[in-house]
Amino acid sequence: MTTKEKILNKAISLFNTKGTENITTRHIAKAIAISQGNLHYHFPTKNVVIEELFNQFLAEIKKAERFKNNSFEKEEVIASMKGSFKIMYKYRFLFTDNEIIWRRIPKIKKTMLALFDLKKSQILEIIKLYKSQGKFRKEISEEQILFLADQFIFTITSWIGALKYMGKRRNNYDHFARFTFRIWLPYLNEKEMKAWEKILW
Amino acid sequence: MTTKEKILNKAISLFNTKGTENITTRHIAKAIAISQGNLHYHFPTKNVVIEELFNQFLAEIKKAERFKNNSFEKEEVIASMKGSFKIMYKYRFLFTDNEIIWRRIPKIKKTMLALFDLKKSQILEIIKLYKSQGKFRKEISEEQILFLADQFIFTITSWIGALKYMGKRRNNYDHFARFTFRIWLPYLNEKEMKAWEKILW
DNA sequence: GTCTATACAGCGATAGAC
DNA sequence: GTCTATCGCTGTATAGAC
Repeated sequence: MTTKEKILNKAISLFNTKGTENITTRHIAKAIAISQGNLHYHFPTKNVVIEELFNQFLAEIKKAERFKNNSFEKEEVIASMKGSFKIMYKYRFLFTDNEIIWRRIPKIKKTMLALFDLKKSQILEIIKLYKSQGKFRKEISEEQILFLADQFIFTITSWIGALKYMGKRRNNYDHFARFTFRIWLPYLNEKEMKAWEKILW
Repeated sequence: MTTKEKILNKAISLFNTKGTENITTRHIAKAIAISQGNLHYHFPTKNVVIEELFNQFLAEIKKAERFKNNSFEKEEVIASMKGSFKIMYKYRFLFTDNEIIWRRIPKIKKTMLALFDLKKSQILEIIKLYKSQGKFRKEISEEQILFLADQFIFTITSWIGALKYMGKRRNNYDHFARFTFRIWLPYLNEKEMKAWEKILW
């Protein structure tokens, strides 16, 4: 492992556990037993370290997407979401400390929001398909359908923060992928609801 | 207005707008034209300023609750939630910067989580009442009901963060109180759903 | 209560030797 | 590439005069 990789890996774990604002270039350097001067040889500023990690995150998210096939089968949709959550969890400081990071590096905020928008449009696609297939209960209004998409993206983008509010047993992305899909259930007709319920519980 | 009050009020607005980690005692003092030494006469440390504001927040939340009557009528439940959101919005740095604050002052984390738990139990009470009154659709499982309570508390505690993910027009607590209750709708039977829909849209 | 002055620690970042 | 040494700055907090 190159020094550069060592720095990035240690930065992830320290940011995740101690908070982005509390970890300095000195801390990272000390944790992998190199000098602070050396760290600054590889990364001119702390912001560059963060940006590099954000780019890694983006690359992994996009790579995960490429392998996803276009099926909307339940199991595959859930598996795909689990995959995304796993990556988000790996880089969770980007979400738990998002305020700090966005204030430091506005470019990251912009790119992240664009990513969320993209995800939202993908979700809307699935919702529309399901609706056209008559899987929703009839009384659900158009407004409520749009709300469902909002609610999905809202939940996905907030889920890491939510780990703190929920019981310890639930602190994993596997649970959370299921949690997210539970949003879905009461919108479905009786038959579809039962089918999802079987998978999710 | 006493100097102490001036400090607290300015601290709220600066924390809300510039971020808790970026605002120092120097900034607050300068903004109200007193010396930093004077500020430290009133508040020994920055943490004490934050704790004082947190206590103010708690007091306001509890006061709002006392005036709430025990009716579970739709309009009153919505109005009550709006009231809570208004207070949360006033002290929004406690939520947007919660990670920073919780890491600085663990006691605040503990108290906040206890507050969330209390809110959750209140919500469960309403849900159970509604269920006993047969307002839910029949196919909703017990697990899904419990999920609904989780989802409510999750949304309420994350809502400030969500303002950043949503369109600009939606940046107000009035909208958000309605948004939160939309979660509710697909769980209800047709008649109840229509009644809520009328109020919320 | 309020001020000025200052101590002290820690941060990001750079210089220069090896 | 890696080190040591150091600069300049900012943050918290305190001392002592008024």
